Amino acid sequence: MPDPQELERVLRAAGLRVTRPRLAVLHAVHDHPHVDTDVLIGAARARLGTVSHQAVYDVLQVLTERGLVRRIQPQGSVARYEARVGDNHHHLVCRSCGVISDVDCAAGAAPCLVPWAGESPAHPDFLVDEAEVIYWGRCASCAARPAVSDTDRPAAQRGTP
Amino acid sequence: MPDPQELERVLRAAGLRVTRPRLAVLHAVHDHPHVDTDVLIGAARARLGTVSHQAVYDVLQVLTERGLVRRIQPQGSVARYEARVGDNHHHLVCRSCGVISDVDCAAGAAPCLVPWAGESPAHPDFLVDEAEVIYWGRCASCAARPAVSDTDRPAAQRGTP
DNA sequence: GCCGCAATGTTGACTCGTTCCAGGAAAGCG
DNA sequence: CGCTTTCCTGGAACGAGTCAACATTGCGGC
Repeated sequence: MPDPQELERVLRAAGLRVTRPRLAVLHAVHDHPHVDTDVLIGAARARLGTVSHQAVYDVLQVLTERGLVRRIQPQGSVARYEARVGDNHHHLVCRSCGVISDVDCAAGAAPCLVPWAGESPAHPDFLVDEAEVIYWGRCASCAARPAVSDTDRPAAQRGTP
Repeated sequence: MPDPQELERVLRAAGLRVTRPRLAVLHAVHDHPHVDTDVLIGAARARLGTVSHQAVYDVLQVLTERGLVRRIQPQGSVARYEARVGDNHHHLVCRSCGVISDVDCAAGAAPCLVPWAGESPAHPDFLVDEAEVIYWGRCASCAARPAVSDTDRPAAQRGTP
């Protein structure tokens, strides 16, 4: 919930022109973390009246490039965006309803985790700069009702209840 | 490189009928770890002459469900499959060429990692059953040539060189 | 060995998220 | 003020994946 001025500053700092669509999309991403492009388009339109869908796609791409938003896309889900960047946090994804929640990274800085503990790794020369972690499981409410069937994994879906 | 008989046994053990497409796909996944569906279709066809693409999609889905293969899908990449299952290993993905390599998991059993160390997690009641880790970086050969540009991240692409 | 049914495979059209295109209008910013 | 970036309208294309209806084929039972 950053104020418009702050967002404007962030855009300028990234070397981007400050335009209404960009502010709207940026705001939307802050307001609704982990939602897909469709929802963002909706949110941006709610704020501006009209924005073309490719303006939004464009903006998202540019913001992602500049590191102002982060694109995430768990298995079977469409692209989702979040505004929390730079703190290298991870995600919890519910296998049955698809909700995504943030989890702070214990270590803090990236890469918070390295693939090999000591020396002589299986892949020397591979320069790891980030460890992306997705925790799969069942969220509280899905865990409550005892699984419709054992094989109900309709893949991550829409919505951030 | 398991022999056909072994694969057949595995299929039966999973309660699946043994059919040519299934054997072919299973074999292909063993032969070519980390490749996408297209390549697998090609490999299966090379072995059988003809297989419809949904037969392959179907088979992959069923095999994934039964845990005979594992589906992986790093950001910006299409679905890929591998036959190493049950050992909860992780992956190294090269940002510039997209190669995927396996890394053994230090812990062994899933979930090898839990999101919160001690008690009082931010998300109690969320039952984590698996921690999926992707290490992003640059592979040896891409690290060698000093980055075509600083923003060259064409997302994970095809091929397992 | 042979039958019959349910599980699989085939075919071809189709969905859906996403990207690309092009020409003209609008609007930032130096 | 003028140049350049960005946006718009509105298509059209794209590729991975899915659906549906019909043909085929494993495999347990006879």
